[in-house]
Amino acid sequence: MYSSELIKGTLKTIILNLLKEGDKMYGYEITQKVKELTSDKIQITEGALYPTLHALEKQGDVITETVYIGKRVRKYYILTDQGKSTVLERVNELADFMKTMRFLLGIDNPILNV
Amino acid sequence: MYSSELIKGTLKTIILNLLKEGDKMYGYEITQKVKELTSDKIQITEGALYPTLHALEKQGDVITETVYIGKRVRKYYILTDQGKSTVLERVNELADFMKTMRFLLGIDNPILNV
DNA sequence: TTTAATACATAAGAATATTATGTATAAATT
DNA sequence: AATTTATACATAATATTCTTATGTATTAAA
Repeated sequence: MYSSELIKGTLKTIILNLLKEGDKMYGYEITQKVKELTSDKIQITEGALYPTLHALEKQGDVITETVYIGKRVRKYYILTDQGKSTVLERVNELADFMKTMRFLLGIDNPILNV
Repeated sequence: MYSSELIKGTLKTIILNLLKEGDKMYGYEITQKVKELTSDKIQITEGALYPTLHALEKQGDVITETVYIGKRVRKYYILTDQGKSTVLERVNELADFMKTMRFLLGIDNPILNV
């Protein structure tokens, strides 16, 4: 687990990128997928997840689709066209930022210790 | 310039790392050095800088040394032994986090586009 | 002489997370 | 059969960390 400060500011990017990769996803599924892909290193809490999803919907990057699994509700999130371009921007910006940070902190190129 | 969310959580690491690299530094000097090293991509604002420096002092990672240049005050920050081990932890954690993020977001190894 | 650069500091406000709490269904364990 | 865990949503109180604004003051440059 990483100290919480690090994750700050990357949550929207993580969520949008997951929606780009696969199909529609629902909130709980997103938390589990991130947990799995990062070997439990990043665990998105519900208090962070849902407000972020609502914000993404409000700003037009995703639309929702509510489905009932038996009696239980499930809310799928789907990337809009606007969302697709937002992902590209966000991921590129983060990649650039990480490159800058590696230089600034003198972190060796990761090819050496993958 | 990066969107402000990204820098969040990395400021302490940046400052501590600069103090590790060189000698003692003062606040304004730190902002200028970061600005220069990142080609203006990261500009630390004063409202973020000074409270962070005070926090680092409070938690024992740095000590200060006040010097007068003519009539103008200058406050130098020096890494303590505790601070030296904090830097190592922080930088390692950030390096690990960035590796995880590259994997999670499918960002190619930067050796390909340095 | 006025503006820009240097150099510190704090306060109000915004953004984004954590922790806690709440509701409810479905599956697994005791 | 009863209890716990997992699934699935949501919001409120709080904490952290930043931006933006404001304040003070000296020194250098236009």
